[in-house]
Amino acid sequence: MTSPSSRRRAPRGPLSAAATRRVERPAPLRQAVYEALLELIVNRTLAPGQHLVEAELAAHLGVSRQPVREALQRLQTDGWVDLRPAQGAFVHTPTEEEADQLLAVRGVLETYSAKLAAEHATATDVKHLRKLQKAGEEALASANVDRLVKANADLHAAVATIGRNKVLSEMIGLVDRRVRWYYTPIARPRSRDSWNEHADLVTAIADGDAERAGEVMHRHAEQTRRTYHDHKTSEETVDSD
Amino acid sequence: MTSPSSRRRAPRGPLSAAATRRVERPAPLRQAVYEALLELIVNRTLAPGQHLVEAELAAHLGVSRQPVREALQRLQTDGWVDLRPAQGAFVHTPTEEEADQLLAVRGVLETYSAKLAAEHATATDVKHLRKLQKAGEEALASANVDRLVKANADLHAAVATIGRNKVLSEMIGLVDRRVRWYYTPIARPRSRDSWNEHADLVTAIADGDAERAGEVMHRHAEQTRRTYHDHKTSEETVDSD
DNA sequence: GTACAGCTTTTCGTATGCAAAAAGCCCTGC
DNA sequence: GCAGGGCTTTTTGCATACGAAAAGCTGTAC
Repeated sequence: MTSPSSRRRAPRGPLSAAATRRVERPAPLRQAVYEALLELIVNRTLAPGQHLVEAELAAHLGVSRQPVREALQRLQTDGWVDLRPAQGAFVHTPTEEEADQLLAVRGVLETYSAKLAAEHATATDVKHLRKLQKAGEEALASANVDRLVKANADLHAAVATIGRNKVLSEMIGLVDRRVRWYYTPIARPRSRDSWNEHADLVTAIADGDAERAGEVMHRHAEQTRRTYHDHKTSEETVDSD
Repeated sequence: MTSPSSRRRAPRGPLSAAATRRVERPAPLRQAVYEALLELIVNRTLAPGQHLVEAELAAHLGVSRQPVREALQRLQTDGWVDLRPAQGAFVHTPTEEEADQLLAVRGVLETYSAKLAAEHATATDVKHLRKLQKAGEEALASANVDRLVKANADLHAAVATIGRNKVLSEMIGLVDRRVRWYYTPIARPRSRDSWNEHADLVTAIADGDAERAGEVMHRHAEQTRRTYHDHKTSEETVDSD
């Protein structure tokens, strides 16, 4: 099963690479597996509904079943896989209903996040936001979808961070990533409109206007939700976030 | 170490009992461990900051280290323990800051939950809420703290359920339980005021008035937060929820 | 030709074993 | 008397082993 070539941990890289990581982390191998599997799920290498066999994944990743199991369990609690009792892990298949519920929750959380950001933003924070906004505009101009998606995520994450509520930030991170997963395959970035709204948001935060920042984010979220529903009925490729 | 008496799963009961459980769960032992540990943490048998040694827990619960490990990992992702890289699990020690952030998030989520409940509540739902309200009043009269805490949790959970958003319900469940954990040791149920507010909430939901339900819940949450801060400064035993 | 029963295969769930890292302790040197 | 270094002990992290349950398949009976 597991290839005998990969015994123990894998310090395969050159020494320089090893040195850079030496100060970082001792050895959370299960987390590496978690991230690897999450990446495979998000980029659809592992399709929704697919049965994930522990031994296969272990062999593919060059580790034993144990870290794989632990990663799968965490993936379950984060909503990426379903762990059927005596049958193993299956990549979660999102339903329309669940996607809508997630979008709704995300909207609520992000609206609050925007308010907090407006209340707490420093000059440095605003500077950072404007930089991210600019990066988004550039990605928009380059028509690079991946860059656009990343710029979008970065901006929202930055707003959450500025809000200074770690609990909230983590939740938004989880919800956001799942929403994007459900949403990406059927969607092309809403682009222009979306980044205009982002600009309004940044301005409101820069002004310290919590009420307005909340409103802008709420509308932004509702717009996304509407776009999603429009797609649902028309089955065409539509905008995202 | 592990007592040899408890080998394998336990279909010890008579066939009738086995039949009733057969449809329920096959054998999620790790979940039983999760719940057992969570109970021990919540009721302070395992104190915040305490080092949890896998082997000890395993011996105490009569299982091997494996299910204990898996339970600990899930406890970490749910915020109950901190898993220091090569050092094991420690019961999470809540900080003032974190408690406040949790209270804030809970307020936002529950406010939205109340709105949804008002929009979706059926006559049966309202009936159920009134029953829980009544149970709360009775617990209040009996001055039984445990019953009061449970009645409170039940009512909030029921509101979340009525909202028909499972994602939201689960989140509220997690956040709520943690808030109560932080909160309970220093607090006695706020009782009278709290249940008056609950009554207003139920009425608003019964009227299908989402706006008002949201406002009431928001005030309810803010009141809790204020009470918490009052305690923080005065260090006296104060109200809860 | 189809349905059911029994067997085989696959895969999970749990237990155990082993090596490495961290913590604690003791001993030595100054 | 105190600080530092090395050894021992403890505990985690990963790997492997084994038993049980579920799924799938095959053969037989009707």
